[in-house]
Amino acid sequence: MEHRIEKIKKQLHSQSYKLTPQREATVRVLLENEEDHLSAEDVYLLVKEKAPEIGLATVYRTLELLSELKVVDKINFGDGVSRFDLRKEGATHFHHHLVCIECGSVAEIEEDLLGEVESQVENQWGFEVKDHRLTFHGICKSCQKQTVAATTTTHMEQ
Amino acid sequence: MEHRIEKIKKQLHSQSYKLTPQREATVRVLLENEEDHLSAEDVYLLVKEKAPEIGLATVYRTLELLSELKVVDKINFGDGVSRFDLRKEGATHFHHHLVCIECGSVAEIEEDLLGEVESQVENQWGFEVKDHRLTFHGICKSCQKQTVAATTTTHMEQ
DNA sequence: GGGTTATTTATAATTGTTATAATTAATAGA
DNA sequence: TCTATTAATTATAACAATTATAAATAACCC
Ligand SMILES: [Mn+2]
Ligand SMILES: [Mn+2]
Ligand SMILES: [Zn+2]
Ligand SMILES: [Zn+2]
Repeated sequence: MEHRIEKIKKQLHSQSYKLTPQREATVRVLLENEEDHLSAEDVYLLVKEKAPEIGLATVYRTLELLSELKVVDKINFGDGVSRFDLRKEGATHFHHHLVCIECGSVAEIEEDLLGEVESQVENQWGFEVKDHRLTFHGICKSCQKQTVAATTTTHMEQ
Repeated sequence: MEHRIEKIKKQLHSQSYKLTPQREATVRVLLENEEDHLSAEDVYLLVKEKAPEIGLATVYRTLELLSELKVVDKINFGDGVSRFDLRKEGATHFHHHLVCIECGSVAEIEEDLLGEVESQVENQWGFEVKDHRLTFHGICKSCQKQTVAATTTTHMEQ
């Protein structure tokens, strides 16, 4: 944890930004909830617990800054809000997501998987790929089980 | 064109929705601007040209309805607005996008490309893939040329 | 036709996000 | 250390995209 804070601090300093207490509190919230996909409002409420005097605008500006520095990625799952996702430690690419259309759960894939596809895009379309966003929509493992269970039961009606 | 309208009309009827004049005008605008990625506001202004009495809320509701029927896909490129993208004629999957970080252009890839990756996801993660969203961010062909041209010129400084 | 339901319009309300002005904190030089 | 300058934050207003509401209109069914 401290190690990753330190790293982010250096990234800020390298662009002559400071890690202010408010920014640090925000980063800590992101680290403590790394598996989640928090909206700006979510982050704001969590930061407020440890630094009640923080303003919403500061959270927005901090998240924007962290996006520019590629510390976090801003993503959108189709509900009306932007969500903020920390880059994994040492990751060279943005990770992928599995969104369940039954239960709404969001799982992550850290493996790249797109090497082949990206060189194909570079060769056939002449597009120089710098980054990607990949989301699969479908049925998660546990929702699949539930469907099977429901269909094998005789009490399907209602 | 008429052929595709007819097809969409049937899709609506199959769920007992009607193709009202307002809905038809909206669909026509989408068909006439298939290569673009229009926001709801964009669509509204274009529909207004051929049916000036239409209301903004109707456009929003129509786009929402078409999304549910999978006639259009609602996408988000990170600016604050949702954009609406017609499914290509006969397409079984949502097409991919190449977004240029220099000039902002958006190109499309209709080829699937993800067959391998998706079976890997199904096998290794046990996730049943129903749909996908894939966007590459990078430098488009013409912006690459410009960069090369600029660096080979001796007058680089402004 | 008369009653019912679906759809649209006009408009108000809501929500996520950004801009503004005043205040506070950090920084650097005298 | 005092002072001037700049960076960052707070509180709040403004904005823009989207959704909800109520009244009007159109389509449908008996
Ligand atoms: Mn994630
Ligand atoms: Mn497209
Ligand atoms: Zn699920
Ligand atoms: Zn370009």
